[in-house]
Amino acid sequence: MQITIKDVAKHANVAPSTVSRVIANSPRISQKTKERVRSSMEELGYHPNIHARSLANRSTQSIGLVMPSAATKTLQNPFFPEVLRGISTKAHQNGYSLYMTTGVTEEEVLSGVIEMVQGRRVDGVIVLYSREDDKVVQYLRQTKFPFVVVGKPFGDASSITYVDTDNYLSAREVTKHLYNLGHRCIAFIGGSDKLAVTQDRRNGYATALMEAGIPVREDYIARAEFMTKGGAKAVRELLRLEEPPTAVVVSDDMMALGVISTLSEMGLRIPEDVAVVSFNNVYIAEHSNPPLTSVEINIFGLGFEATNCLIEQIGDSAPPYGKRVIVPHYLVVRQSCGQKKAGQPVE
Amino acid sequence: MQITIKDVAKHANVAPSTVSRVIANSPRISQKTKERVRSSMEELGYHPNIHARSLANRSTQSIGLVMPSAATKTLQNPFFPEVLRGISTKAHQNGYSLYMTTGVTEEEVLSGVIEMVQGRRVDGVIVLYSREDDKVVQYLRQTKFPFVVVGKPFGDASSITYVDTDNYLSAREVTKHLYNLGHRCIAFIGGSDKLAVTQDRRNGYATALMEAGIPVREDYIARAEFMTKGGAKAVRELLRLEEPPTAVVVSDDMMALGVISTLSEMGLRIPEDVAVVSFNNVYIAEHSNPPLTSVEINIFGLGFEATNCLIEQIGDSAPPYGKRVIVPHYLVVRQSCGQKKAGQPVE
DNA sequence: ATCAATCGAGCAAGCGTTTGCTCAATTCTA
DNA sequence: TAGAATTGAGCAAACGCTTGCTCGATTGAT
Repeated sequence: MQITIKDVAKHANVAPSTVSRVIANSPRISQKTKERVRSSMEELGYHPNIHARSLANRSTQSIGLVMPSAATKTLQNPFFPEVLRGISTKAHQNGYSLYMTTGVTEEEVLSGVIEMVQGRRVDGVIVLYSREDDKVVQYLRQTKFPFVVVGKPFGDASSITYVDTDNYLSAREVTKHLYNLGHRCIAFIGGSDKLAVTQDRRNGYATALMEAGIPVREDYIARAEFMTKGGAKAVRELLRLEEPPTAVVVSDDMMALGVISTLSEMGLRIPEDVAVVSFNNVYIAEHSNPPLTSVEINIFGLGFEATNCLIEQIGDSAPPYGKRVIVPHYLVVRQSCGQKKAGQPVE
Repeated sequence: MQITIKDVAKHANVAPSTVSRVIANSPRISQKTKERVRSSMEELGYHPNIHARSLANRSTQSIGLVMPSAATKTLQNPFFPEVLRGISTKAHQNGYSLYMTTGVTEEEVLSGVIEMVQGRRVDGVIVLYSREDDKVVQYLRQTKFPFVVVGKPFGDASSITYVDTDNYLSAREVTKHLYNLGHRCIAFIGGSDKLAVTQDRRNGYATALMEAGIPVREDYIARAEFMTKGGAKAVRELLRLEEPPTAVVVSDDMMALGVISTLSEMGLRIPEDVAVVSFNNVYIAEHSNPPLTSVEINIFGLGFEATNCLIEQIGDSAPPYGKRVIVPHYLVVRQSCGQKKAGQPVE
């Protein structure tokens, strides 16, 4: 069987409680005893049973991760691995490990979360998306379990701690950038309308247009699924317009890849015929052809900060109110958006 | 506090043990009692405490995942998210959840694994890579803890259960494909030599050349890191040769992206000047420019099967000897390798 | 030298489940 | 109708660890 604390105790000639306190490095134990116990642990190859420990002190050292339903699909978007990297780095630094459940439907995800929480399997939860009317967030909030959202939550955001980038601002900047390059017919392709990120980016886009005195055209705003296939369809529709856009703001790199390959297939050149900019600056943005101009949002940092906030909450060193952390972004200009051309025909 | 089994017992007017048996759906409990208890559980919103259960039970329902050290880097390669999808799907189907530790150095990873195993935190482990002289596998094997390797293990592979694709064969086929397209100067760019996958693919490549009566040239075999940066350097060196290759077999899609963008920068056309084929058929292979010809290895299936094997082992319905599962592959031809040209100048 | 204060370590009661045994009540057999 | 067999449920002992309390031994103050 496993080596228990009792075995160590016997071997070191002390009581189990003493061993326990040695592990916790309690000041109540003399240095000499500590050393004796430690060497016994070493010698026997002792490792504490985590379940027993959690049971006794009601703390697991782990963090629950909630992916959007159909997590499994989602993992195809490099956003998630990257945010996972951030989370895992910080978690590891603080001795936490990660616990994932997945589910196909929203219900499954919710019940997974309930199990984590009620089953005391984790000390806190990170929600990796933000969607309107989300049951998971509702539940978490109502049970007052420590949690952090990546992305801007809906509803009473002020009471929820979250980590986000300023999607509104970055979309505004990006659109402005296109305007400055001479574009006047600028379209927007976004993902699911239920997602906060889509809404924010669309609003930023619209604001920039208005600031430039360009009317916002409904037929320039397309919606598609986050993955690349969706992008293709949206593009075809936009280009069928009688005054097709000369530039598109795409809400996600992966979709932008779809857009680009569709455009190529249609025989259009990028950026000469259509300029493309997008968001996230995912790893492959740099290696697409042409390389994507994209907003670097520091996904890693998002995950890292979220974990940081969560750990604060768990150790209740966090304030009782919701905290928000905005991770800075910047535009990475590559070929897909083109250069400013002097004397570009305008309007 | 939490709602425990005792609360439910009291509420339903039975003993805790009865509640426990209801949860386990034991036949020793009458239908009537079961219903009464179930409705009590429902009413009180009871969820079993997982740690208590594991402690009593000596089974967690979770699977440990071991990523290569610097997991965090690794997550950038879409291979991992994808294999994770497979694992998570199967795990979820069988009521297992996933537990990840990460570490930067090999030592850290090992100690994470030891903690999982000795701490009885997981029921089994999946190792997501296969490297020569790997401490983790050594440890796992020696403790006889259930585990499965994704990739072909080194050493006495026959006693280890693993899931893999036939890298040797696929590399041979791919090289043959290039040969059939008329190429005679074919290079190979692989990742770390310590990895089984690199070795196998290189060997397959070499075999194909020999079968075609083409001598294997050392200077046509380059090594690079798995990620794209490495690819760039390898390419420059190859093209500096006095008889530069007209085709390259690249051991990984991500590296291939690097190769392609380097070639483009150097003003070479793909596939006209240099043909490129690679492996894994990762999501973006389809959307690169030009789209990559790549070997579909069904990464998802790899993860899925690995989990399957592990669950078998855990429920000891598995044979005591190592089992191997080979997931089939096939070549997906896209633009990067070019078409056969009649009368292609040969040699 | 006496008593209080301090220190180091052990006792034992949890933490929430599971499970082998026991036992009362019911049903069946002869 | 008595006794055996069966059924349904409870008792209590684990599982391995933590922690409030107790207590003997040492130290220090007077």
